[in-house]
Amino acid sequence: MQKGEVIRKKIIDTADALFYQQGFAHTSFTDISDALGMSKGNFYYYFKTKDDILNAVIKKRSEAIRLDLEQWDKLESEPRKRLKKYVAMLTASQDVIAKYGCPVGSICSELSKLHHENLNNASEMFEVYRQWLEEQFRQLGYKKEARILSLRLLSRGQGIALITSTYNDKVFFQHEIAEIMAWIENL
Amino acid sequence: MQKGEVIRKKIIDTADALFYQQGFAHTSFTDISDALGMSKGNFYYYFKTKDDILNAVIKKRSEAIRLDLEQWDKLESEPRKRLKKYVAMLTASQDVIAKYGCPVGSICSELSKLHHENLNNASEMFEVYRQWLEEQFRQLGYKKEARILSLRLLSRGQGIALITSTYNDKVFFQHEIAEIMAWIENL
DNA sequence: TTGTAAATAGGACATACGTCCAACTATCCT
DNA sequence: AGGATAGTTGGACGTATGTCCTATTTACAA
Repeated sequence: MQKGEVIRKKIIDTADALFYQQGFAHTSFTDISDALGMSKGNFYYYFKTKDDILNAVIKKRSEAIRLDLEQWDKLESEPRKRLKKYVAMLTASQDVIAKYGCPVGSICSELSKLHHENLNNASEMFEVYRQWLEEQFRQLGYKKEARILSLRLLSRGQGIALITSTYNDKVFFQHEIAEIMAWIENL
Repeated sequence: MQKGEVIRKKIIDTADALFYQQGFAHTSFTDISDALGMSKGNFYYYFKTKDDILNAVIKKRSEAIRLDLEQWDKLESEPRKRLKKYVAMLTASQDVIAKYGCPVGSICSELSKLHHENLNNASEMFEVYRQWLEEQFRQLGYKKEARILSLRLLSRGQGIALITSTYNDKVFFQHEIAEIMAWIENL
């Protein structure tokens, strides 16, 4: 019903934040229901297993990414500016990245160890960004190289996020972001 | 005594492999003692807490890295060739990286969420590499930039490892390694 | 106002975990 | 050989986890 859907979304949002901040393995059913002020039994009414809630979180994130990209497509028509918008998004998230790393990368890193089924779903989040990036590179004239360039930009962001959160060094973060911006400018 | 030290090292090696393949959180005392064919009680005789064994693993890895770097210093005298040796090491590990990611990066990513105390120890593994890389860049004539360049090389390796293990795509891996090699060549 | 479905509550359950211990055996020194 | 030390065992312990169930309350339709 109506109310159920609202609660469902609230649960997903809370689980999303906890998975990001504590990691999937370190977040328990009780953690989530406690954070919601909700009984475990009621939580179970909405999500039967931990994988269910993880999949819901991943699905929600993928959709959110898709919506962001649609917005960017509307706001910017030039592919170069769109690429810069992607990098600017990273900059805007620098504080949380320094604390918890990249929300996509850290969960993929966790799931890539043994939890193969959901890794495929999680890597979908990368794919949404990647295909969009690839399209921008293609429009910049890079036909055969577009795919590898999209992976490279993704990859650099991941490396920067990991080093930044490990060293807790935002100076490095900003330095690298500037370098990438310059790289895009000269493409 | 003698025997104890041998067993101790065997335990550390086994825990090392399991932490790498399954992650720290997903590896239990029982997992390790089972893999060793040893009773939990005996394991406890050597390591009292999970943090103890983690620290021992990190310490062992750091030492191993230091020894590798010493070897490279002896084998190669030119800084450019030394940098290439670092990248060649990544190439040699591409199969395990595709499966489990970077051993250093994946544990730092895991520990950076909430487990602050041991993260400092874990990031020491990065530091060993980083300081050595910085020295090579410095010898190449990059004085002020040496630090940032060392972080960049570290960072790119991390991004590549994560994307490679997520997508299980060794073609991308090799492409990026080649690109980095060319970058080093033209420094 | 009922009857039906949705939503909530609290706790049962089996299992797994990290930690710890008391007792036993092997090893070594004198 | 005897005694001290090192090494080993299996299981106890309290707690936490994921899953599940039954009972109760709320909300809406007839």
